[in-house]
Amino acid sequence: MDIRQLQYLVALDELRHFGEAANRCHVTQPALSMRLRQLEDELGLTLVRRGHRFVGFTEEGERILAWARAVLAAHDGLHAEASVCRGQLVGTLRVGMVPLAGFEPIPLLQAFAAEHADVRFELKSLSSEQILAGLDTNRLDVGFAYADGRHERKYQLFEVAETTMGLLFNRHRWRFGRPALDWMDLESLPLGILSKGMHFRQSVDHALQSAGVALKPLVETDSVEFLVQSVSAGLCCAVMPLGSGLEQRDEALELLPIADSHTLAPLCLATRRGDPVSALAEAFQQFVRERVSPDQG
Amino acid sequence: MDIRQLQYLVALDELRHFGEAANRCHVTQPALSMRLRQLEDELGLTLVRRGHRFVGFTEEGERILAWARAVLAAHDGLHAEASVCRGQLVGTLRVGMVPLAGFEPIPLLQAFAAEHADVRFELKSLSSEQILAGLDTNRLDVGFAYADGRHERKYQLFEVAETTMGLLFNRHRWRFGRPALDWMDLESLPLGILSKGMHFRQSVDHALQSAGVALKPLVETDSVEFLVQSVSAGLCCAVMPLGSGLEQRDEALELLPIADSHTLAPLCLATRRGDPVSALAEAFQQFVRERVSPDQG
DNA sequence: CCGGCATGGATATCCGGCAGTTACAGTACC
DNA sequence: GGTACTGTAACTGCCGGATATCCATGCCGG
Repeated sequence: MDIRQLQYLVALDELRHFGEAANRCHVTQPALSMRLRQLEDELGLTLVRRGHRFVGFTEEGERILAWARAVLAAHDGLHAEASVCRGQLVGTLRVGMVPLAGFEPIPLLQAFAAEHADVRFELKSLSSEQILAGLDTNRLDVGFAYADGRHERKYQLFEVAETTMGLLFNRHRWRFGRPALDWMDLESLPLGILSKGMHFRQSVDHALQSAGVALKPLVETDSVEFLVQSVSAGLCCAVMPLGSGLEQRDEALELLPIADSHTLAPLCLATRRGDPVSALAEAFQQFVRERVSPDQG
Repeated sequence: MDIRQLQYLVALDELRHFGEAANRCHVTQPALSMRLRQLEDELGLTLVRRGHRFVGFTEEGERILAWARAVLAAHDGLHAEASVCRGQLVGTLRVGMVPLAGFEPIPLLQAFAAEHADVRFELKSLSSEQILAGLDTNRLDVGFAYADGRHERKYQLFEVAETTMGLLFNRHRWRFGRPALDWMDLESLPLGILSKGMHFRQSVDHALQSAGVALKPLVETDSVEFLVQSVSAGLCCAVMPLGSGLEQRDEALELLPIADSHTLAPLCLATRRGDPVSALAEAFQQFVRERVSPDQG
């Protein structure tokens, strides 16, 4: 069995196409096909459901796939470790982050990239559950996700911020004259909100529910862009996280904190536990620890 | 980079000899030497300190070695998983166990082997610390060790027995007429004990200390064999774990429990946490769970 | 102090196998 | 029938391994 074969397998899983997978692996399609069939022979299993085109993996294929990812993760870790030993950090750091978390990781990535010229990023916008699952299955190296002590057994966590809600509104249409609002204030306002199923919507629902406020949205959209534009136009207000910088998109926008709104689990930088530890993830975590102290993220 | 190269590296670490390592890998010594040098070139590092003979690994070599073990562990896991998919369990289960734990894992291994003809065992007698470290570094798959909630974050634990101490003595020389003894009873008796540094000695010391009993050993030996023979001859008594079957070695031997002696951490079956989970270790753990209920191990 | 021998690893050369390529065939779907 | 996608076939070049040899050190007796 060979590392290459496992790479082929994973590539096929991700692209679901023999030719494309072969491309990504920089080989021709017959080579990939043959090597995969060879792998199946060696293992004595059928991994791929074959039709006139790629159909999917068998049950066994999926299980082998999980191990293949584990092997490749360790393989990548070895190379990253070697890079560190050579005094350089290279490789691709796969970062997952929850959108609208009231915490902007991009500057962190920028600063990290500035110190380590050869590091590349693969940034994915995911829900907390997807991030933690991605860490499990070796699809991510680090993630910014909502997590708490419950998860500490499986993941290394470092709290980077508490999410505090605020109200985003058009300063020309509304004026409150107070530094902070109350959930009750929202009841009389036309609210815009993200569609059900989006992660931040769940956060807002949760916050509203614990505050005992009923929701009567005027606008419901699956696009943050549309929502901000609606607020900007003065059509409605919207609950948004503080610290997201949304209010700077338009001079008409203002973002006031809402009292008692940090009822969510804190936002944490999560990494896999395990020995040995990924050098890249380790370095990034260390970097974040030095840069971020909780409560000021 | 190739799996084989990593196998060579690990073999060299374990045997500390190029020729021997090559033997274990079923290749000739030049092949191993060249492939290792090639690996060093690829990584751009010096892994092995070379002299006229094998000296040791460099600092970087040690770190790479840890990753190599991780890769190989995942690699083995993949093959084990494949075996399971084929409906058979094959491979080598590396088991660590603390000696004199008052729990006999051998029958378990026998029963497991009876159900899975193609499973081999690699059994090592180690201290609890060594076992947990061995799980970390992929040198062991499962282990019977003293552990408690403190370790639950890193290891999957299943309590198989509480270690209860007993007094092993010659029934012809001593007679107590009670079903259980007290720590105080030991103060007037000539005691035999294992040398300092052996794991069970620490357990005994710990138990005696918490019972407030001072220790005046008559016999001190680093051999369990000698100790049992001393007791058998009537020279001394010895604190031993219940359930070890020691009393059956000689009809003159008797083993009486000591009240309040289960002050140790419980003996647990420990396995690595991680995704994916080793099929062999998983099956064994499941097997043990079905066979063993705590308090009757 | 020195020559011979054993040990252990590096080097040189040859060879066979296999991964990958190119070209082509088969098959479902439009 | 054309297109898109995968499997098959023959060829080729690379590379990993074996065998033979060399080199350095350490140990020994004389």
